Amino acid sequence: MNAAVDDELWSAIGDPIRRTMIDLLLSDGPGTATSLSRRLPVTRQAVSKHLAVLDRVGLIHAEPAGRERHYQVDEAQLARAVAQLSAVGSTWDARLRRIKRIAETIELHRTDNQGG
Amino acid sequence: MNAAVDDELWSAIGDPIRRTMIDLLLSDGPGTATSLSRRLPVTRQAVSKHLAVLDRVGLIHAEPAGRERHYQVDEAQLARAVAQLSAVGSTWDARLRRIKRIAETIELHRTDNQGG
DNA sequence: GTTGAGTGCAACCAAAGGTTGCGAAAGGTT
DNA sequence: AACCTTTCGCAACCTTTGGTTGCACTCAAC
Repeated sequence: MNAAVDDELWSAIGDPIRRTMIDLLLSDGPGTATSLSRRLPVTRQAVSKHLAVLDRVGLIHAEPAGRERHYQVDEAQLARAVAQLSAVGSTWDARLRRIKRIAETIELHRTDNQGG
Repeated sequence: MNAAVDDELWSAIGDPIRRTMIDLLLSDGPGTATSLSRRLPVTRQAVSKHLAVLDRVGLIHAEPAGRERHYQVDEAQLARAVAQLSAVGSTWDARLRRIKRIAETIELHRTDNQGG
């Protein structure tokens, strides 16, 4: 629907670090910048920036807990992102199928007309 | 299988301009840097750089034709990329379902124990 | 109150995406 | 053949983004 929002979602999940972060938050439950950075090949500050990006597009949200900030995945928004992925995937898939069908048709006509 | 290749495929299709380029090549057939740049909000040089990126990961390949270079989608490689998309999508989808199920179970126990 | 873990902010660096400018090669025109 | 147009590739430059280090602040625990 909204192309700008779509692009933001894409660029958010397009980064391998951010995809891993979402994976970690999903598999291990809520976490902080520090806890995530311990399981990633980048510093806490880099993780913090990525968390800000994911937060900005609504894929995660923070919950202050004392001196810590617990981040967790926003399920609805992630479900929307997954829908985007499968939408693009099926679009390309459909076009690949159509191209293949056309190619086969051409091939068929060629052998048909030229007799082999 | 190969994480590095996966990340390269992802970062290739993560860029909105490159996704649009693939869309155009699929819908309109082979094209040149110049023809694509006419349908995109960036200059030919920018398109050329994106084409080089897509070429490097094997999503497209060029065919010299006189003074032009015709680019077209590599169907097998794009099919592989589509598979990556759906793989990540279904992984997240499965985890979201599991989280939802756990949440419902907890909720059920809570009302069960506290009686409302 | 001091110490330690977690956070945020600022400065600095490198890579990526984008632009302009220019020169070279291929094709069409006269 | 000479000329003009189109397309391309290369180089220089700018801006944004991902990453780092360094420092100051807060909250919890001792």
